[in-house]
Amino acid sequence: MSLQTSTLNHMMKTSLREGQLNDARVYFDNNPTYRDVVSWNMMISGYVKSNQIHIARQLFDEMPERDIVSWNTLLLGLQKDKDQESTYQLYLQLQSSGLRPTSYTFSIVVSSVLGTVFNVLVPQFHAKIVSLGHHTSVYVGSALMRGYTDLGDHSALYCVFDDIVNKDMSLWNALILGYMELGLTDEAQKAFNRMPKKDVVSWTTLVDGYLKNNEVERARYIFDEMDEKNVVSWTAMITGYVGTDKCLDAIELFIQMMRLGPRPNQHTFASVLAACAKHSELLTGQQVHASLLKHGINIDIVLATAFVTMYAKCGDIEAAYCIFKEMPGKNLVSWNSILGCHARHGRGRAALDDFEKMINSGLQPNHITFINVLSACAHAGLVEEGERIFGCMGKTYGIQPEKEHYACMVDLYGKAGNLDKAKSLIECMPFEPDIVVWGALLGACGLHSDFEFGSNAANELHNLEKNHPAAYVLLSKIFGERGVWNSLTDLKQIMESKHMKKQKSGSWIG
DNA sequence: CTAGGGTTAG
Repeated sequence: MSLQTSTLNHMMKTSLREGQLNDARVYFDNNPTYRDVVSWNMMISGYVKSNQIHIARQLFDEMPERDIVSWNTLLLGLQKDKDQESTYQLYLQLQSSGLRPTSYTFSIVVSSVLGTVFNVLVPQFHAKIVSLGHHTSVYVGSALMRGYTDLGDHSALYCVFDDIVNKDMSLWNALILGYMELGLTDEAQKAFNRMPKKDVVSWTTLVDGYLKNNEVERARYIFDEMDEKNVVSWTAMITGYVGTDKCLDAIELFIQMMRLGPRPNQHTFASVLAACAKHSELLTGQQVHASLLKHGINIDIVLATAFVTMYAKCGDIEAAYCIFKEMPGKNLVSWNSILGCHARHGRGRAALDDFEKMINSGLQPNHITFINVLSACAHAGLVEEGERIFGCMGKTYGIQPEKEHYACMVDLYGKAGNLDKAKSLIECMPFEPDIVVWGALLGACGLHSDFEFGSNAANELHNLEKNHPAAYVLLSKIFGERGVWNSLTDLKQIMESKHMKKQKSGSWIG
């Protein structure tokens, strides 16, 4: 290596460390004769880190010779870009290039298949990794462990873990996470107890694991035992409460966090807004909004969508639509949220208009999009429009109607008074009707006081789930109108036991 | 010059 090359690389390294990608590029461009493979790799890495994968790829293609770091860096870029197709293609090209893949290579390539259909390749990667002797790497190991967790293979999960001699904390944490995701809470707890050293991530993984397995009490007990809690630990606990419908506990914990915990972040606010939305706590939601502004938290797309959902579910449609309109970038979830808002408030036309706008913006709808649009049509009595959407969802958008979509159509026909059409749709649908479907028909029967259809639907519902509240409510309406009360003596009791707590009032955010 | 762990919206 000439002196000039080492100077060039030093200058580039300094610029990159300061985040000055363009400065590094100027040094690189001005010294074509002194560049070596490391100079090229540094530039590729710089573009990968700033998510400019196209430029990284361009440099990779242009460079006169590539070493394994060049390949690994571009693989990392493609993985970060979630382009698993190209990642795998590049890995195949690497195989025929004659260069030997390293443990870096496998940790990247295995990570790229996680959560995709290519996850089935994990055992083959594993075999290859063992044959090349890379199975002792903690980086490769943690990627493989996540892969086997997704495949539901707990013994392979442990084998990979066991193969690694120098286990670090991340690897132990991956084992706990894997067991928790597979529902093996006892194994997870045992692993936690066996760990030589634990950090806040280990504790949080355990707490979150119990929450995901619906063991809320145990999660809270461990949460209280933690002596080092950070924003992630608090947020995990709050999110866990929301997920198990303990919204008031979630809000209470959030208040406690504001008083004596770490500063909440976007994740925290998104969760507590979800709690407000679920529990229709408009006042609390507004206070959260105010305190978020006070904390100077940046409202990103996720948080803005959480606000739209919260305001929509709490009935403040104006606020919901206002935030939605002002959002700079709207993604699928944002659109689904506003479509759900229209649906809840019976604004069928608005839903159809926004659905069209969403399609025109180039987004691909998913099954939730159609649930929201169809239920908006049902609420607004737009039978023909609903039929048209239902008909095209599979043909035009490749989304096959699921039970929920049929339930929307049953609701649509039912509300419009066309009980025959609703019934024949139930008969020809490719699923066994469930609670939701029968419930929709029952609702329509209640609306139109149809005793015959109604008792049939109620019977079906009763067979599927005893004491379903919807059945009681609607039967009371039908039977009540006909003066048939004797079978409903315990109705009032049931309703009282489901009584919701009243919303607290007053400000609690200082 | 390249790699891994826990928390967000429908």
